[in-house]
Amino acid sequence: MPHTVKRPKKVQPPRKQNVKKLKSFTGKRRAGNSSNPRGPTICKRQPVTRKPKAKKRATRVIQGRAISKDTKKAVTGRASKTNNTFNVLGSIRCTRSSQTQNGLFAELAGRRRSLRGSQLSQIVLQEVKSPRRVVTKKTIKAQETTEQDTMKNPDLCDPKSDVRQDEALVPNRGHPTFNSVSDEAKVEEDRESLVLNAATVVEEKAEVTSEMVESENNPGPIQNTDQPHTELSDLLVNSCDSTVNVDFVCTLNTSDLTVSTLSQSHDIDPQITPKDSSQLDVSVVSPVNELLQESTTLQHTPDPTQVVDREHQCTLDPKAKDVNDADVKTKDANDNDDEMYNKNEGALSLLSLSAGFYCNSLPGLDCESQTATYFLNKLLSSSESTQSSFDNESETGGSVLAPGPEEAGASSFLEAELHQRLPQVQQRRERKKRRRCGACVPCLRKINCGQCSCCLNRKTGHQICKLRKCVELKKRPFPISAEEVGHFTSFA
DNA sequence: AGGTACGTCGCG
DNA sequence: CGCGACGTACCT
Ligand SMILES: [Zn+2]
Ligand SMILES: [Zn+2]
Repeated sequence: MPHTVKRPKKVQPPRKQNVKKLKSFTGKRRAGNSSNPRGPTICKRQPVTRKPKAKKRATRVIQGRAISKDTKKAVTGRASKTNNTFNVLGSIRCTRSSQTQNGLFAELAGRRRSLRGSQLSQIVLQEVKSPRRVVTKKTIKAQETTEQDTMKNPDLCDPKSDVRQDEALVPNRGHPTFNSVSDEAKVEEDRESLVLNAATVVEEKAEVTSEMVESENNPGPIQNTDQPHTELSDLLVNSCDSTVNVDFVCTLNTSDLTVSTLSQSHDIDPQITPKDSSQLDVSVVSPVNELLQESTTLQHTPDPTQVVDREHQCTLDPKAKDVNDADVKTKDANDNDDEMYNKNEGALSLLSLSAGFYCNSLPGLDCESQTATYFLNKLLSSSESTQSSFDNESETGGSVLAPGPEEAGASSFLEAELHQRLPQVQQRRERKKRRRCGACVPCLRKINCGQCSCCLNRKTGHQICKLRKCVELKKRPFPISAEEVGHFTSFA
């Protein structure tokens, strides 16, 4: 009876009872994102027009406790047999709908719309039918199914899934990633054996690497023939491998050595074949590694003009900056939506790294102007611009963007533009919704705790479970504070 | 049409 | 700062 427990927490004064009807004509508090014009600080003290608690309770009962509604819909097996108790036990299978809604699908698949009409469900069905997995599917599909499998396959194939899911219902039990201790142990075991297998592969990989270093005219994936660079990038690749070891071992099992060897190249297609919950790590980290390698090679380009050129592209016409951005982005999206997203996903984890790199690689820019342009970028991208402002932000994780593509020369213009935009930004507090990063621990959590205030109050709260709240979204979406704005303005 | 969840507000 | 509420963007 959770709904009786929470009672004393915050009992609203009786004035709130039965005042919902007043809502339309009282100076009810308006959400900032309300499209309706907000009067200037409308009567702060107007009677709160909130739903009566009684109704709230009712909704809470409806809410149930453990899983989201959609998830509940998909409750199968035992749970469905014992009607009325499906919030207690059972293999809770998240429907595609709910998963997608929660971003579980989209986490690795880029824009959600790209999933529409995909063969995903078919793949899943196939895989469900035959535990033997289809390895022939392409990268993205495989990654999608990774997510999918972690949800569905264990459910149908793993007799322990019930236990696992049930464990997951109880918060703070077990590891955040592994929902049950036994499961974790098993996975650990699994992983160890895989590591052993991987060790040999890594050796081979090292051989290949050294070969690549030796062969100067190597037409291989590393495009740059510059010797020092090759060494450097190889070094970095190797350093990446230190992390790859763990994360790719899981893939080795089913996709042979192709992955590890391919990972030397840029256009790796880590054909991840889901195995168990540990795949979560793989699915997340693989793109990251991919990007790591990419970015390292990019970063250590012997000719820094390459970077500058890239920067320059966006700066040629500062006025067209937005258009440029959108252009590039849409092109990318059309071209390779998923890859793009993968990179961005990786960028999420590489943010600090790349940021630091950019700072170092752009000698013409001091840190201050870097941050300035960075913030300006944020401003611009988060302002009202109807086109893809949200994409800009969200696809970079919404937290830290790679510092702006502007050069010092354009700073004055940008400041001017900043001045123009600032009022708008301040006026329009409403911003495009960001999306969960999909990679943090809370994001990886699949099941609502059912006990936090958000879970208990979802109908009115409209908030995701606290334990599932993305850490990126918890951060200030707009790290530019008033004083920072002041700094900017004094900047000009 | 309906669900989920982000952004934002008022309040304590 | 956290909570509760609400508007609404985004998705199926
Ligand atoms: Zn919760
Ligand atoms: Zn997250």
